[in-house]
Amino acid sequence: MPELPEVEVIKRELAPALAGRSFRGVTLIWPRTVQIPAAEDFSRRLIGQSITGLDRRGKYLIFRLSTGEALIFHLRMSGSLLLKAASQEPDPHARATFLLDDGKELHFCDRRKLARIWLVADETTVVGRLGPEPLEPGFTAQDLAQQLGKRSAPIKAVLCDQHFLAGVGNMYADEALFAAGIHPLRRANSLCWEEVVRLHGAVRQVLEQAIASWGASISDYRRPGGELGAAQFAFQVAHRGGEPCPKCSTPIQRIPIRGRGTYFCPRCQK
DNA sequence: ACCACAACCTGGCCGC
DNA sequence: TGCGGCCAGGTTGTGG
Repeated sequence: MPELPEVEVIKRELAPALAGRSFRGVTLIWPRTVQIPAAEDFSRRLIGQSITGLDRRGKYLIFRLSTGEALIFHLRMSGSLLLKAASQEPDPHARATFLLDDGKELHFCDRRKLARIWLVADETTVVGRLGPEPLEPGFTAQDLAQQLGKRSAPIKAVLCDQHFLAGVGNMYADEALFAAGIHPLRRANSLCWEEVVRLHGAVRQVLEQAIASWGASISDYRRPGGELGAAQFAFQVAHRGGEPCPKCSTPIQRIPIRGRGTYFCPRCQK
């Protein structure tokens, strides 16, 4: 499932191929994948525009366009962006294809039809309410401690709240809490300063390490060339229910928190 | 302001 | 082997 590291890898790998390219054609195979604007306006407004650069905000991938508009993608659970040679057959889950002026084609694929695309003049209408970027230097342990103090929900749920912190999802929340030795059901405002410092460092370290491993291919995630990521091999607890904890060999537990599968070591995480 | 839960979706998996 | 139903989980919308 694409979270911050996966979207960052996609951005880094697509940027050199897409910068300066323009859109020659758009095919909406499943039009509802476009959230804004209406399908007929989408193609008309996009064709002819060139891409000035790529950016990421949380789990959103932002294409900056020559008119100042932004083409924004969210991959949700099962989305991918594949860069193909010209006239390659789209796979059965392709929801939209974008023909570029160099003959290459970008395929927006999404098995579960939850992923979305926006074309907007003002990107803040889409990404404006997101919390801070965890890898930005401005995200400090002091800020984290202050914000956590306002929240009584389980720390796992708060870490996954995109309005609280942008880009951390189910997998990396579990990994960060294990690295920090914090039980996922702890109330956010119950963490002491030392625990917040450990968590702050753990979130960054887990995300950086996953980016360096090209993201985690737990289910549908693919890099733009179709390759898998390798970050899942470094997972300590995420999606490892029943396996021995890498630190103490206690079996990893799986419990639901807010309806999301949560993996943790009941001995190492207090 | 914060918390909880349903809805959106498909395909893999389970039990019978 | 087949089939019905459950489950995965990010986000939005609704209601408390």
